[in-house]
Amino acid sequence: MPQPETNASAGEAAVSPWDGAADRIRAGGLRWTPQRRTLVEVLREREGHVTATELIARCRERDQTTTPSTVYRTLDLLEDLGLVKHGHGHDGREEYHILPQQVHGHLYCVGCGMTWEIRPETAAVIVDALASQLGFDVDLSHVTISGRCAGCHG
Amino acid sequence: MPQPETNASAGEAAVSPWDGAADRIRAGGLRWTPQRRTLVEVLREREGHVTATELIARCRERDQTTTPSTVYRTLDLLEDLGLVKHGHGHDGREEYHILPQQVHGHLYCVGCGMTWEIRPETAAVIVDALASQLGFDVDLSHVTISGRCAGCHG
DNA sequence: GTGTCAGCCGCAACTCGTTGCAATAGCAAA
DNA sequence: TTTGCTATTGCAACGAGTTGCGGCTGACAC
Repeated sequence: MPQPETNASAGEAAVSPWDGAADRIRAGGLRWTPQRRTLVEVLREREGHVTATELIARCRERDQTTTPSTVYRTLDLLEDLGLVKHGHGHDGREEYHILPQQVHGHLYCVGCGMTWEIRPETAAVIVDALASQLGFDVDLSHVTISGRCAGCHG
Repeated sequence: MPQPETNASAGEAAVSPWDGAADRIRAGGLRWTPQRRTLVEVLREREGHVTATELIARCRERDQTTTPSTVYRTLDLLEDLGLVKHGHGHDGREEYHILPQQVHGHLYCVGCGMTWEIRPETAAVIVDALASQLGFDVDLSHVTISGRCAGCHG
């Protein structure tokens, strides 16, 4: 009988980048452990950004024995594979971008506490300015820039 | 005989913004304590940026009993007075700008680990882009933007 | 000089994140 | 299925930063 769930190695392209994670990890001589599986399951249910603290909490819901150090180490590994990318919120805390695609940045309003995205077009203006004037190739997504939104200033 | 060291209250303008710190603190109903004096002494000997950890260490050199919580609380107070301004390094750690004057930002090169300043003119391009496109009034000095310098990419 | 009172200090405990180390357990080969 | 190598885990300890609380003390009034 046909198996309901085989994974990416069966010829066709993977449905999600997460499907290939286990194989990619093993391909590097690394190991696919229950702890890593749990974290990947948690991540594939989310989009956008998550704090490390939240990820640890969600892993704990599934597996009480989850320890922070394992989660942080696994996140480093997933970052090497390009599946997540770490950054820092306005207060310097860790934040992970899940499946980072487009170049974008984040703005935090110190007035209302909301977070806004810098769209790729706007990000390009900033990246170009620093490239042409200083020769610097910046990664806008690594930090959250603070300021005041239109509704909170003036 | 003329006194060699009187302070700002003697009619003429203060030589340094630090000279008025004690009076400004007291004027707000707050207190000028030995711990605050020590931190101000440490700060007035430095320029540019310092990490909180370094400030704590330097205060400890003068007064073994200095505790971190007092230093952090005093830094918050000095920030309210505009004498320092906190930000975050590339790794999210606290960094204090001493006597912040010009609008400038910081770049960190993930290749060589060096830190560079974004000059006011370049900063203006970025601030203007976000103001005109998103109505956001950003504070570039709050975080350190990561990237690769001219020598480390390409 | 003395008293009063609220602001401040130091402590202890906590959160977030990192690291060294001994023990466990993937996974591939036999 | 068993063996053996080593990547990975969990622990414990640490560094950075924050917070609540009881006691101390600066600053003002008398």
